[in-house]
Amino acid sequence: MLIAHDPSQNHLLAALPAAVTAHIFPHLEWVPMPLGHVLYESGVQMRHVYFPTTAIVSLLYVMEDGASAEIAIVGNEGIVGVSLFMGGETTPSRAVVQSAGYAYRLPRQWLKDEFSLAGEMQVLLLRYTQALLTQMAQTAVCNRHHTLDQQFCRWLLMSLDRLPGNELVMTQELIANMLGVRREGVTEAAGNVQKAGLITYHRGHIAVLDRAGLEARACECYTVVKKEFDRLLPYPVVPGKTSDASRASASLSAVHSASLPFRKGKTA
Amino acid sequence: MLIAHDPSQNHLLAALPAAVTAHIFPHLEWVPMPLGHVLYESGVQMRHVYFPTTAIVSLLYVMEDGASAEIAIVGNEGIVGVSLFMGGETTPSRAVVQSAGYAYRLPRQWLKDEFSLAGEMQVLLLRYTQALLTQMAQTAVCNRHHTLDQQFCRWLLMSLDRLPGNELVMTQELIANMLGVRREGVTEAAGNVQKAGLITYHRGHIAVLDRAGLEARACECYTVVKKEFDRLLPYPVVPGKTSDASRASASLSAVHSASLPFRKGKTA
DNA sequence: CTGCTTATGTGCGGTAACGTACATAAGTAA
DNA sequence: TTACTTATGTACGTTACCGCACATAAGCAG
Repeated sequence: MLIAHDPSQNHLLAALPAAVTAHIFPHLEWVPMPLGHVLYESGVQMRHVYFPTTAIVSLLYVMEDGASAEIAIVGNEGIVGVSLFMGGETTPSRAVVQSAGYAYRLPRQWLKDEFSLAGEMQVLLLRYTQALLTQMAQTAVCNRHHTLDQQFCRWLLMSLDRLPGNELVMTQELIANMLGVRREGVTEAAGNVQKAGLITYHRGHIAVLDRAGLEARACECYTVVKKEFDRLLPYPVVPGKTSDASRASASLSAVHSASLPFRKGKTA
Repeated sequence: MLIAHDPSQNHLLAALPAAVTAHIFPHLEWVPMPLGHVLYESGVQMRHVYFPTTAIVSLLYVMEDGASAEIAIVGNEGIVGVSLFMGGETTPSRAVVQSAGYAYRLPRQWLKDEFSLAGEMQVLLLRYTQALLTQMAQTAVCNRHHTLDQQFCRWLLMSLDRLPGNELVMTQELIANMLGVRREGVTEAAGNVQKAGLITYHRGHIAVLDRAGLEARACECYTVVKKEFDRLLPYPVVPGKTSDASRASASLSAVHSASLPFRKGKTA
């Protein structure tokens, strides 16, 4: 069986200029990312960084008592393993495949060498890292102030933005682990959202029926993070790219009515 | 009135090699940081980055309804304004002085120029940013899983680590705003901790009596973040540096009981 | 002293999420 | 079919925190 794949399905890779891709692409390895696969463990150095294309990866912290909480989510817009170029080599968190798919991976040293050239790659990775900072910050805010219903909707939307279709393969048990809540809580939230006609849930398969409705039900955290990602990483609509990539582009940047340059006029 | 001050009271500045300090230090400006002063507002570009020495700055997100939540805290170990060198120029958060004191500030362009040399300054700032990532991630975890009592202790310890003495000037109202909880909740938590004999609270003045006790009462989040900061930013005990710097070193790694060269007293 | 502001303490009903236990239903293997 | 596992739904007492309303106390200005 043949699966069409292309590094430019990942937005960071797609945004690299030709001079950089010539260095990098030959060393990319296309790898399957099965559900639950642990890319790295707290405190352990990775051998590769991962650029997801169709997979989604959760960064989560696992507490001493085994409870966990998701701190960020990485899909085709990003890279797993920022600590390699940030200089720390490891982090206290774990990276787990939350939605099965594929990724391109690059050996550690190739990334670090390219990063240290202080060229386009460095600029991109740093901007992505700032977006990641925003996502983590907003996760903290959301955990503090918003209801499980709202967080469930936010989580659904963030996952959806990183997937091609409108269906999500994910049990309530797994969602509960990500959000750091009880499975029963997710059952209730999902039930509410389903009653509202926004999704259908069927044994691990969530189909989104009304995306706008979900956004209305989610808290502001979703929009804040999304706008910041769009601002920091405007996905280039390159004519020469594959149609698959440009389709993914549409799903990322045109989800809201219009993503304007986002300039603040007021506040002297 | 004379107040002893030196850029190397800030650990990042202290860690720079002489070649860099020669460029940078002449452009540093020593500025007072009064309580409540807003260093930057959500979405607005800053003119300077700040290296706190005796002040503590809170990064917090303010929601549409006015509620807020702290996402990180920056003191003499760090820098306020990472978005300038990360490339985004702004962030969706606000930076407010949480504990009055002083900082050195550097005009935006000087920092960016030095950063783009890809030298020691860049290495340091990136490692600090990774530490900041960890702090934000852990804030998210803590907000999800831990009680207000635990979070209050964590917050106290983090603030204490960034101050010279064992006293904190801070009303319960302000702490509540930082933590994103009710003022009454802080009253109760503070009351519990005081009953346990770990602190005394007196109209905006908290004196820590039993630091080890606070650590025992706090959640693992405090330790995780602290260890990560120490790992990523081992405060250098450089023989060639001023004695002030090496003494400040003691304040980071042997926080407990260390007495500093200058008492803060009243800044009036 | 009085009067005022600010900071802290307290009480109480409401609620979102928790922990636990169990029930039902959908898929899977024999 | 039956047996079994997995996924989801439901119920109920408990808890931490919220929102609100006040009470007290400490500092300050006159």
